[in-house]
Formats: sequence, structure tokens, C-alpha cells
Amino acid sequence: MTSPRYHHGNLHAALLAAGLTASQARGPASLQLRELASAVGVSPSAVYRHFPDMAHLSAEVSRMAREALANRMLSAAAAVPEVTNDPGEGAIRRMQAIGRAYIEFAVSEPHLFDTAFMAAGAAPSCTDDPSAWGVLNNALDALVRAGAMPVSRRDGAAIVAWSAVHGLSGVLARGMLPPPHQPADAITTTLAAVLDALGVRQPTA
Amino acid sequence: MTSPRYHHGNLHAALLAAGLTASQARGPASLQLRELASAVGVSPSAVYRHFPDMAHLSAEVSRMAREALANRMLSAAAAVPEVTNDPGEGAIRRMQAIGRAYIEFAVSEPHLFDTAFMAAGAAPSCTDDPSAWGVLNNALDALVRAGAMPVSRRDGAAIVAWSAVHGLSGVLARGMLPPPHQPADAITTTLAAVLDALGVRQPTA
DNA sequence: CTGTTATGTGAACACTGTATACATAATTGC
DNA sequence: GCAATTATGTATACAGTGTTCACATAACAG
Repeated sequence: MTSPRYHHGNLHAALLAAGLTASQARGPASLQLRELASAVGVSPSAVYRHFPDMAHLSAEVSRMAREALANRMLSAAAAVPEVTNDPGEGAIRRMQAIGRAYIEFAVSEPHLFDTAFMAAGAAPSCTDDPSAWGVLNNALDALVRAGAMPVSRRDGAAIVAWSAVHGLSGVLARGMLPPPHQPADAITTTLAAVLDALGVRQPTA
Repeated sequence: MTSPRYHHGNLHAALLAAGLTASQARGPASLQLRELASAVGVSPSAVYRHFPDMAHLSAEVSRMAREALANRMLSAAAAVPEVTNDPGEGAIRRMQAIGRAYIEFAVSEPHLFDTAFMAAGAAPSCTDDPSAWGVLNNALDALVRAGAMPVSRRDGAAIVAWSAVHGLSGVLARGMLPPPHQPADAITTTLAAVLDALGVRQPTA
């Protein structure tokens, strides 16, 4: 039993956790200082012992959402079995897996996706770690290393892949896909188009 | 001279104009009812004679931003001269022009771009007119009609093109492009990749 | 055990969007 | 042309927000 002590213990983490939950449930714009404080059982002003203001708190929540996204991509890539006779095929499948994981994260958790890339998220730069951007670049390097992608295309590859996958994610997350189309089809079509644009010869399976 | 009359004349339009200006300057999240009211020289409650609440007002502003974007695309397409001997080349150049216009709108007016596609924008569906989505689909139809793009690829074409262009726009608008890369290069690379994914044979020029 | 520091509370402040009652102007019917 | 009605504005009040400041409580160091 946690007796109602005067000091919370680790308010910082508790506030972030509550913030992430709320943001996941009702969107990043719904974050409210007083609500988080009372959810954690603390007075509003206590928050200021751990965050300079609300903007910093929600920026931290945003960062956590980006971290969650990156972790989904990592575990999706890790789930792809090694292909012994063809190192290229493994790299290709892993590339597809992280792309699919990215999009499916956006579809299954649209509010978290918004949270990750919201404008108010301080500096949602591509380059902070651990980030989806880093995971993508590693996958691209692996593609080149395995000989599945020409080195000549490596330069702009990350941007092309990111743009397409991130763009589709936003479309699907916000339900902007026009009626006749199916999300699943759009995903496979886009992933195929990306690999095609990168000069990757795709497995027929 | 406009004497300070009791009745404004057309508060509705004035509020929207002020809202668009503010949103363009400082982002959609900065829209404030009281500020808009005083900017137009009217009391806060007067706003409610023309909009049910603030959400509807900013949704209208968001719609105006989408309209501005669509207009940029249209005029960019209109600026492409007709190629008499090759109807396909004209269609291709127009397609490139609207894609470039879309991205350059996002880069030159990042706050307006945010305004256009913000989550709180009521229903920023792709299908409302006049919209960038409609302009894109018309350009794609023209490509097929001119024989520059195989009909077989028409189905998912809009989504692929939209995802890539919209995604890159968001990246550039938020300054998420990693340092070594140049925006101009990213734009041409992405546009080329899109046309390639659509099965369009591009002019070498 | 005492002084210091970290971490909480409570009451206030300025600010927001919104509702209600009232004032003024434009419009309509005779 | 005048009276009633409708449209459009103002003034004031209210609940809610993030934030601040003085103070309370607990943990910790010497």
C-alpha cells in the first residue's frame, strides 16, 4: 500500500507517464497541467518543481512518443529472421518491416503519432536519438552493405523513404484516405514504390 | 474614410482575414478569439454572432489555408506552356509543377501549411473542394490521357504521390532535413522518385 | 539534534473562451 | 414616414487555464 505521503517519490516520471497516457487517449492538444497534477494526486504548483513550464512537459511527452515509435520499428526489424543464403533478402525484408511498423504505429495509435510529431514538440528533429530516423538510416546502410541497393542511390534515400512513409502515415492516421481505397493496399503500394525508387530489386513473394 | 460605426459591416470576412494573417505569422495554435476581435476593433462577444465558437472559426481559417495551397498549385500548373508536338511532356511538366508548388508553399509558408493540415481543423479531408487532392487527381488523369502514364498505375497513384510530396513538405517546413542535405536537392529527388514510381518516363532536360 | 535543501500545498493573478442581458442600428410592414 | 422586428454590436460575469509566490513539510548533512 502506498500511504498518502506528503512527498510523492518520483513525481517527474509519474507526470510523464500520465501525460503520455492522456496524450495517447485524447491527443497532444488535450494535455492539461492541472489535470495531470490531479491525476497523479498532487497540487498544480508541484509540477513546477520538476518542469519549468507546461511546454517543456509536453515536449518531453512528445519525445517519449518518438521513442515508442522507434522501439516498434526496432522490434519489427528484429523479428525478421536471418536469411542464410541471401543476405540481401534479409535486409530488404527488414527495411519493409520498419516501414510497415512506422505506418501501423500511426494507424493504431494516431494520437501518439500526432504527439510524436506535433509542432509544439520543441525540436522534433530527425537527428535525436533514439529516433526513427536513425533506425531508417541503419536499415538503408544494411541494404547497401548487403548489395541489395546501389550505393549511388544512398544519398537521398533516407529523405525519399521518410517522406513517403511518414506522409502516408499522416494520411492514414487522420482518416484522409478517400473511400474507395483500402489502407492495406495503400501501405503495400507505397512500400513497394519506395523500394523501387531506391533501386531495390524486390522479392516476388 | 471608415468612421467608427457601431456595426462593422462584414465582421465575418474580417475575422477570417485577421485569423489567416495571424495564423500565417505565428502558427495555428496562436489563434485567439479576443485578439482577433480587438484586431478587428470589436468586442469578444461580437464574434459569436458569426461563429458558433472558436473551433469553427479556426476550422474556417484552416480551410482557407488549404484553398490558398490549391490555388498555388493551380497557377503553377497554368504557368506551364503547352507543348504542341508532345502532349505527354506538357502533362508531365504540369505534374512536376504542382508537386513543386505544394512543397514550396510548405517551405515558404510553414505556418500556413500547418494551418492547412492541423489536427484541430475540423475535417481536413482530402476530398473537400477546391483542394490540393482534386488538383492532383486532375493532373494524374491528364497524365493518363496524354499517354504519359500507364493506366494500370492510376489506382494508387494519388496516394503515392500525395504521401511523398506531403511528407517531404512536412519535413522541410519543420526544418527536419538533416544538415548535409539541401532542400532543393531533396525536392528534385523526391519529385523524380514519384514520377518514377508512377511509371512515368521523364524528360531528360 | 539542528540547519539546509528538496519537494510539496494554497491562495492569488492574468488570461482564456463562453454565456447572458442589454444597446444600437438596419430592415420590414403598414 | 413611423413602429415593430430582426440583425448585430457592447458590457459584464463566470468557469477554467497556466503561472507565481509565500509558506509547509519532509529528507538529509554536519
